[in-house]
Amino acid sequence: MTEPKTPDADATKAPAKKHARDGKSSATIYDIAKVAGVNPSTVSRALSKPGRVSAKTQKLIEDAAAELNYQVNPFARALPTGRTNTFGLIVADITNPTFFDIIRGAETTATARDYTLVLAESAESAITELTAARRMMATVDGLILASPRMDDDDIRALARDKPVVVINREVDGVPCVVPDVNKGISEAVRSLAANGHHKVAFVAGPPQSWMSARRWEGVQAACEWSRLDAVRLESGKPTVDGGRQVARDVRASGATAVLTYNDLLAIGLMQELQAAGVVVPDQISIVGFDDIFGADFTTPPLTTVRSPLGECGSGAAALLLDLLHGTGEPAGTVRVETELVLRGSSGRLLPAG
Amino acid sequence: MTEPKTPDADATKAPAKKHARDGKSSATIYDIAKVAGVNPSTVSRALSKPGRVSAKTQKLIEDAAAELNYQVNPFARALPTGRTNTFGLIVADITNPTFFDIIRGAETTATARDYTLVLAESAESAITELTAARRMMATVDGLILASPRMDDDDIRALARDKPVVVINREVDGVPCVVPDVNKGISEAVRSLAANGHHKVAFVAGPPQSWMSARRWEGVQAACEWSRLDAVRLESGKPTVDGGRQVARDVRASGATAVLTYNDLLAIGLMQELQAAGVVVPDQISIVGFDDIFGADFTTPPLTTVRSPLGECGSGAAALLLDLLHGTGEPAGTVRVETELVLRGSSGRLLPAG
DNA sequence: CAATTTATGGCAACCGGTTGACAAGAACCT
DNA sequence: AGGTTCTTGTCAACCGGTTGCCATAAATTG
Repeated sequence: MTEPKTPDADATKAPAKKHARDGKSSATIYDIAKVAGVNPSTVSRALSKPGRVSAKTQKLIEDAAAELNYQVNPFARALPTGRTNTFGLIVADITNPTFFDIIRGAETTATARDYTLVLAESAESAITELTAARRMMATVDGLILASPRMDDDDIRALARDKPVVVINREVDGVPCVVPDVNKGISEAVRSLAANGHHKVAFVAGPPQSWMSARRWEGVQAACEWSRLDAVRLESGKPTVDGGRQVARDVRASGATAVLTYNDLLAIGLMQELQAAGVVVPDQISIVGFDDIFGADFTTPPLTTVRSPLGECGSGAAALLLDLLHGTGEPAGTVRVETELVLRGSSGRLLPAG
Repeated sequence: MTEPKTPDADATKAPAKKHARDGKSSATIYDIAKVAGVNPSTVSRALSKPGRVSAKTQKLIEDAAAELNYQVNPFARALPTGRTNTFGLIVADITNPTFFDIIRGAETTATARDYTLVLAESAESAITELTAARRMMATVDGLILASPRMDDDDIRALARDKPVVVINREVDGVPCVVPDVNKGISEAVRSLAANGHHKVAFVAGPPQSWMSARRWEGVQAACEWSRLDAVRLESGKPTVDGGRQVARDVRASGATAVLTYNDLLAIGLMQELQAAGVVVPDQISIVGFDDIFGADFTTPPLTTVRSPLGECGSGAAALLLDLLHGTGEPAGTVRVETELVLRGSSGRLLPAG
């Protein structure tokens, strides 16, 4: 079964010749039809429409297909049908570890259902993103947008054309998968309050980030509930460097605990504060968001509000599959839970010496 | 395989035709031909064969195309030509940060040349890898294998069909991009020797890993040159956990400096040793490989032999492009330099006591 | 046993570009 | 002007499946 027939023995006269585009390449349904003694269309039906041909013919064709080591030509199939068995996934930044788990989750679920994942990056630019999305639309059955930066309207326009699922943002009329920040944030803020903190700073992410806005709202609400002061600080880029740069503002703010838009900011902030001699968590507590890869490499390891990103990715892929093989029209927003991961970077505030 | 076949095939007659495939969808070259008043084949030539049509007609057609907002149908183009403007990239593990930079490098270079990158994961399994590769071959113009686990022969078989480039491994007859370990390793070992170390342990990676073997050879050679003892230890998985588990063997070995197959092992090892009260680098020096994302999050930050992974990714993509638009047959092995990144986890050995 | 329904395979027209072959017209040469 | 290239656009045949429609054979029914 592994070696049905001798590979291209004579194949090409020239030994180091180019990749035989047509040499032995692949059998077509016409070849199968000839071998099985039926019409090509019958082969097509046998291979894609279960039950449309008699069991006898079915077997005949399947045997012939196996013998010829047949594989459908995806392009030939896609041309008349439009179906490609392919998903697109667009992320803002491939190097941002936040997306790793999303990618993996989506990839796993897609592959399990015999779909292929195509990846593109928007380099954090709304325009690049829209361009990439438009380009992809032609070749995929559905699109997943992770933390998209483009307008709601643009997203809806895309969704009008083919199924689209959004991760980490809520867009009216488009199915979304979003972490529900409240549980994780309230756990974090309660923990901070219990440890004697009174003033909390939130380091915001990119202005266009829907999620950053939600997190800030969540922090405000939780702080109000716990009767803590909450102050918002802006960051440049949501990266380690951005975290370093915001350290000055954090110290100036007088807050004794900081929540940052994401873990990268938290890590950069912690590095810069430690370099300046600030002891974490004795003098200041730091809490990140996402629980990315590497969040526990730091000393102290980072306390963070975990979003189940892998779940988001696979959930989005599953939603897309539902939409395509539509057993109805679910299309709602799926919420996944967040939780506090308590590590060493947050804790009791020591009285200033 | 779970074929997503709908049991009730009568879905076709249901007029609930979402996402109008034909609604406004896209204009064809026939539409353009009509508007411009020429033959479709002329449109095709104008759009793909520069200089084949007169400037006047060219403009006419381009205007019509712009007006109709034309976009080629990739499937229609791929069918007769076989060209898809797509690369496949197969990595062993999407969550392994080693591959992040490779992915990004390949993606960037591919996109810059108007190619799309399709990503697949082999989950560290040679069989899954081969399956994924076979599946991809049908839809891509070329394939990049990053740290492949499959046989040399399987790789060569794939390469006979379409251009294949291998990263992090050398396969006879197949173009490869490999970091040249020697410079980085000898820098590392010289640094260790200069700091008073006499016995060095190398924690190996997966047995099938070509790169692990090269690194061990490099360590042996460098140690011999510097007159240090070198001992090899085995690890389970090349992960943080694997690093933790090998800590016991490391201490038992009596080595005062350790090089690990990759950074993840180094990080896990360092965590476990520190948890046991061992001071890094005073009592033991640790050096990783790759300089992955997060390698500098640790305390002390990890000394590591950097492989320019982004360069590997983009180099592989560039090689593939060369192969495709073949200005000849370069097809050799490309070597990229490694270098020591000296951080805090390695240094002078303090006298015991 | 005739009449009617159903199961099954064949025919042919697509899907949307690409490309070799060819012919009409323009340009160039002696 | 006559003959010879060069340009440039057209024709038509693919690429490899899919699918509506029809014909025939088989099964069901009255």
